[in-house]
Amino acid sequence: MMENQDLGLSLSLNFSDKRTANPLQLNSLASSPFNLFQKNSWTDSFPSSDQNLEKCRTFLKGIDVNRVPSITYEEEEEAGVSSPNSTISSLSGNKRSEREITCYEELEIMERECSRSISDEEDGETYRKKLRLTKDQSAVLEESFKEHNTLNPKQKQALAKRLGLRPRQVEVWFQNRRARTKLKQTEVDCEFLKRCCDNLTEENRRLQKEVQELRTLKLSPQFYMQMTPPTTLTMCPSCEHVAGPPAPSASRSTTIDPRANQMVLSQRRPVSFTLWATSPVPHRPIRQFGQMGSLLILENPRT
DNA sequence: GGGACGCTGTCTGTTACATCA
DNA sequence: AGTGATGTAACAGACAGCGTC
Repeated sequence: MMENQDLGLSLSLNFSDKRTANPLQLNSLASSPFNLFQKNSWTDSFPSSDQNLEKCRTFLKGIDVNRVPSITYEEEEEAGVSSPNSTISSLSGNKRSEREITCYEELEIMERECSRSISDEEDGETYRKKLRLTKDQSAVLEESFKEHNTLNPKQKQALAKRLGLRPRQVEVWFQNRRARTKLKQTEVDCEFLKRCCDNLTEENRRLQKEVQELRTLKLSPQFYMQMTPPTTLTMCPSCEHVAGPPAPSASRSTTIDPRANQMVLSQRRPVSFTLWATSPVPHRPIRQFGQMGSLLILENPRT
């Protein structure tokens, strides 16, 4: 258990969290009307460690942690702070005067320190605040993401300024957004390929069966002569591409070209083969062919 | 020219918090 | 009220590209 007198010192010297390590921040706190680090203020406010925690919680209850700070974070970018370690250090850029620290920032810092002592005492892990973005902020970010899914420093700065966020927050949001987009695309890819696989498996099964039937019929020429070929046309519901008549010099492969979003059938005679036969889902929009693989080729194992 | 080095941005996996059922 | 699932902000580490020496 930490002594009261030690608390201020340890808070200012022992921050393992890089975000709070800037001495200017502590200086600003020391000169603020909410100064909690001067011994009297601190001990008055938080007489003991246990009571500290409770008072912190009580004191901070009802504070909107998402409140847009009254200052911008241009200094952060100007100082070239864009690394993952810069999240909170931006609160105390070198160019900022102590006067620029607002009460809300102080409360945030206070909360952080209170929480730090909580986590330090309770689990020893570093605390990190999680700020929920507002709907408006998210909407603007989404709009911006639609236009360009990466940001150059100027765009990031402008967006951060517009939203009242730190550039680092905008940066992180875009990182996470790209990751989510990629994940979703991967899921779509997976679903599409699974459907392809299912349909091809079914088609393979059907062809095997047909081969078997033909072999049987071959043994009885009379039937074979009377039989009409089991030809069916296949039309893609999206592009309305219809598999054409049998090519004179047909290869033995059934090829699906996802890039063209259409199916090319080149067998000895057309067969009813469609990827979409069992799926109401339209063609998957393919954007990254490198990840998809360019061609899917099904060789008839019997030929 | 090219290797070492530092800087920067992005990707990827993970963690921790907020929210909801 | 407690709890698990889910979404996501934030983080850390790896990596690639680029400029400089």
